[in-house]
Amino acid sequence: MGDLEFKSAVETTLKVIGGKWKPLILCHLTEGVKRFGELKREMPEITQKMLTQQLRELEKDGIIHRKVYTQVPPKVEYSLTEYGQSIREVLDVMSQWGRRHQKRMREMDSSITK
Amino acid sequence: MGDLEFKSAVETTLKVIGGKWKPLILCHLTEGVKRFGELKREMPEITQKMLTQQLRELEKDGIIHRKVYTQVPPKVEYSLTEYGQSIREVLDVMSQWGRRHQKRMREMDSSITK
DNA sequence: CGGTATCCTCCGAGATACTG
DNA sequence: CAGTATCTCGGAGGATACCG
Repeated sequence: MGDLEFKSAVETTLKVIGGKWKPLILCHLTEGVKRFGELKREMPEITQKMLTQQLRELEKDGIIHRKVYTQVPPKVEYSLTEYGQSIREVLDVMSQWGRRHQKRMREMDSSITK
Repeated sequence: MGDLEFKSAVETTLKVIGGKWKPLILCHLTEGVKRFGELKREMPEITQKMLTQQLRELEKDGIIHRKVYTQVPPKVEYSLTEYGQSIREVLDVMSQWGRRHQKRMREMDSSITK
């Protein structure tokens, strides 16, 4: 486990799905195909610039697909690629551990309060 | 999967083990108990300040244990707590996905070069 | 509607020096 | 040996305005 490959692989994963917005965006896209405005509405705190930027990076990494409808007004749909579906299990494990950790933190807080 | 809890749990995990240095530190500590200087030597690029800072945060989150030997010269040992052992599986999944992604990226590169 | 293009802010992280 | 204490800076991320 301590080998170099292991460590660099972990860092690769964090480069692709880490950061402030990507995990959230990916969670939303696991629900299905979404339009740009739809994603924006579901994440009110993200700026248009950041949403565009992060989506472009995920697209470059092959995780998501960007489908442009050439029409007026424009319509753009985002979805996980078949390959992109594979991060689901990573998100799942991270979510499970996070839930456990949240619970633990709450318990520690209340034991101090007592 | 798309529920609020799921998303916040993923973010919680990234807050605890994400960032530039924590995954690396944790990988090293999965190998066993390490002294401060030992970790520093194994990660030459990290500054003393960042190493200390990140270790403190991991300690606060209950992931690692800090054992101080009151002696001169000082000796401090770091190790995963029993609870901390549980991030192993998270790191494992992330590493597996990362390895897969690295391979995929290499293949895409070479298909362009051709 | 789904973006660019600029400009700006803030803080994560590095460099360096000092210390119990 | 294992740290603090400052100072500094780049770049991630935000605010705002404009565009096809």
